[in-house]
Amino acid sequence: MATPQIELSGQLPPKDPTDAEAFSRWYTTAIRRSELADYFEAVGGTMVIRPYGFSLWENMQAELDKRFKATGHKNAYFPLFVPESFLKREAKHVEGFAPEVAWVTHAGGEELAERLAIRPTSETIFGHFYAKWIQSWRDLPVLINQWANIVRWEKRTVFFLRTTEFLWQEGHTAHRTREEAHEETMRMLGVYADFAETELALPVIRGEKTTAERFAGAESTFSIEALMPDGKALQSGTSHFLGQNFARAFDINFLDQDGERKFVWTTSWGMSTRILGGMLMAHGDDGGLVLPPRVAPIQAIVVPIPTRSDDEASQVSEAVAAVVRALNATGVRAEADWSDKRPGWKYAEWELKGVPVRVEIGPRDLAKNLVTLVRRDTRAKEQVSVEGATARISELLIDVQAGLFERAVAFRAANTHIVEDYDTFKRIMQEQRGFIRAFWCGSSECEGRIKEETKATIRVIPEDAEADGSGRCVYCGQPATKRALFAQSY
RNA sequence: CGGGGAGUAGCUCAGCCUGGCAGAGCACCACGUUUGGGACGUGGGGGCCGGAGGUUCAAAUCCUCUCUCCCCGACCA
Repeated sequence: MATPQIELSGQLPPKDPTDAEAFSRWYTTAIRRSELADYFEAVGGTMVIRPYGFSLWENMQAELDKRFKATGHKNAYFPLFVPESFLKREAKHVEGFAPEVAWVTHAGGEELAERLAIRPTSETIFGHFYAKWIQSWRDLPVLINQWANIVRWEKRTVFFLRTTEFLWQEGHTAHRTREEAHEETMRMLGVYADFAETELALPVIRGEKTTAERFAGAESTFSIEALMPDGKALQSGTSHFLGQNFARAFDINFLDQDGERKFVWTTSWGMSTRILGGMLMAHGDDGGLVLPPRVAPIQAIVVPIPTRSDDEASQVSEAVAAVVRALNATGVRAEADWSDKRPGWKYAEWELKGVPVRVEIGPRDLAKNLVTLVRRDTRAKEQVSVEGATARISELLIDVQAGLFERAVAFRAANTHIVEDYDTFKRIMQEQRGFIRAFWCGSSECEGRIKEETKATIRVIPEDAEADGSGRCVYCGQPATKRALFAQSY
């Protein structure tokens, strides 16, 4: 995992997205210091998600899961092991995943007759069972999601963004018609986009992947792409239209209403712990994490200010407990920090952990029947009456959520370039990166050359690409009908 | 997998060149004074110096081998 030399005390290194090493240092240190996660040195590239980080994941999971249920999906759990023969059934699929699969070759003290892959994704296992379970058009659609862990043996790993083992959800659906499956693919892409923007305050661009970037075994792949502070793109969720590729490979067929035996049309879609990394990068600052209120494990932290007077101290304690109780009663995730650290230490600590709103309650406030509120994103301080605190904090949480999203949208706007010529393209990619929208003729050759020369890939052909009209390919000058979204990526 | 760097206290590191009691800061524990933006004092606990072999009266330090981790590249949710 990147950057081992981390001071686990004192000042956090500043967040400087223009310096790759400094930025990576900030990111890794902020995550370890805030106790979101720790790396597991004994197995390279793996990490522990600590309680604070897992709570973040659970909040995200709950929101996503709600959206899956609302669109008709049910959860299930499929096995971790995939027999090698399964992976091989779909030629492109195995070709795409083979290099990063971890294999189990021995078990029970013996060498296995057939080695088992630890799932890098589960299309093949779902395919196997769907073939058994689907007989008639009446059995369709099948809409199943699973929350699971996945192993992909990557060469370079980064907390959350790319770890050897990661958590995700994978939806696998089977449909009667091409149109229905395609609709499902787009529906789930929409769910992801809405989730990222509403819950994580992370603006995304949705669109279709090119052939080169397509999921191994898919007919078409769609993704949502977020822009990170260092100008690189993060693929944050994918939805695949698998056509009948897996249906044929696993013989998933049904007898249709017209009496004909047909293959089903399948989709798969996934979002992982990776997007948490994107969210942390996007919103954090020199002081540490800045968590969007909607998924923050603690939305408001109440800090009692110590005093030497016993009378005042008990007043403070009572007020603190009352405020926490009132907040909890209205559904705000609030806690008091009763530890015996000094107030300044607590401020720094909870800012590092990204808690959206801090409440300070001390004798000076209480003498005027006030409490002090500080929002994490702007660090703006204000005082409100004790009675008005709950309502005001709820407002602040909404404001912080909106503020983070607006800031991220503004950043993206400032770092999205409409480019017509290749010299400008190269200069921008070298100097400042960011998103580039440029016409592309559709040839893999131009795409490949651009990647070689600038490290930029086509992230997606944006959904709204038609609106740009037509022009000439930024690389070869041939006629082009759409602008592609280019960026260097994580 | 190729190129570079590093392994010494929980963390960050000094010590190594020139062999001679294993250290500092932070963290941790106790007590006291403190407490509205990362307090201070006193005392304390904590180490197979990554591992193996060698040279030597003596090795964290010199030599050989080995393992691991990190950074930079190619592959990726």
